[in-house]
Amino acid sequence: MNAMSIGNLAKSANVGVETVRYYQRRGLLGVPSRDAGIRRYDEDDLRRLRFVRQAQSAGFTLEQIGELLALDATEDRARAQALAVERLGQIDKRITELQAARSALALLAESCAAGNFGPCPIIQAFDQKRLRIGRLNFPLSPGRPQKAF
Amino acid sequence: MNAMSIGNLAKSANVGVETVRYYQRRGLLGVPSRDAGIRRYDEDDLRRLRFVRQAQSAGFTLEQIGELLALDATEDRARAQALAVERLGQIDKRITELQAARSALALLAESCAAGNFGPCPIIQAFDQKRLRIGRLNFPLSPGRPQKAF
DNA sequence: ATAACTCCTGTACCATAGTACGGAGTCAAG
DNA sequence: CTTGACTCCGTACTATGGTACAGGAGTTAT
Repeated sequence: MNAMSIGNLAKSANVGVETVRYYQRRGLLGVPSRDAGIRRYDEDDLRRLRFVRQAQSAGFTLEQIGELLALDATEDRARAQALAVERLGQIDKRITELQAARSALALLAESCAAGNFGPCPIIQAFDQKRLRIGRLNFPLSPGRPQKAF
Repeated sequence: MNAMSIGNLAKSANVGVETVRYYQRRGLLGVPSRDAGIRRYDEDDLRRLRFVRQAQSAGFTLEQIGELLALDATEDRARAQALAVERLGQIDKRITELQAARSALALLAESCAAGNFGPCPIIQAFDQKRLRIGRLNFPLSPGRPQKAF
């Protein structure tokens, strides 16, 4: 099950071949062995690649992911923990933000439902003092947008 | 309280002046009136600008936000609702993803805590079949990373 | 009236994370 | 032994959302 080509590796991790080469250039994947000029990857490479994608989904940049990978080899627990904790805080902030956005959009969708009366108040969708629909009242905590998705 | 300069508008919405001008160029803000060459903005412009930022935090791109703004003027409830609902689904997906990342990182932070034994398994942090810490067992639902924050 | 702000226009540049492309070499099947 | 799929390399281009000048003009405070 080892010695994959770049194409198979990419497929296994659900990324493009070019992406793998890109990560290689960025030093995220390490130089693979070659078989007649062809890169050969093993399960460890795949794990590493999957880690990169998961870490991205956790909001780490590729640069930070590089640091994490470097750290994985060392004994610097403190640094690793610090990175995790810092990101944790940002994730919580972002989740809160998304939940607020979620409420606002849910309400907007409701008030835009076909067959409704009154306006479909898009611009007001995120107002703190909210549109009241029926007996509902949703005060939302905004929080400046730092980065979108 | 009306007739702000670009600088005041920017400050009120917590964005840079250049950002306001950029949104203008992108057609997100409409051409403001001028007073001796100086752009003058009112409360409506501010609301609009704030809407743009909130919508960004909900994950809309500036292009989509342009559509929303255009829609706000029309009666096309169906389209507005569709956009809201579509985004809602993506937000939910993303929240789930972030919650998974959160669990993984929390566990990582815990296992990297100074004074712990054993490794601080960064690369394994997101594995489905998880590291067991004490009596804990966290199976995580990954979900491909679509876009980071 | 001099400095310190703010504003104007336009163009250029930045980071992030890829994606595309040309031109060549390699490999397995028919 | 050719065809098609896959690989190689390097460079260039893309999208998104801004940010940074440069060069000039009007305003305000001391």
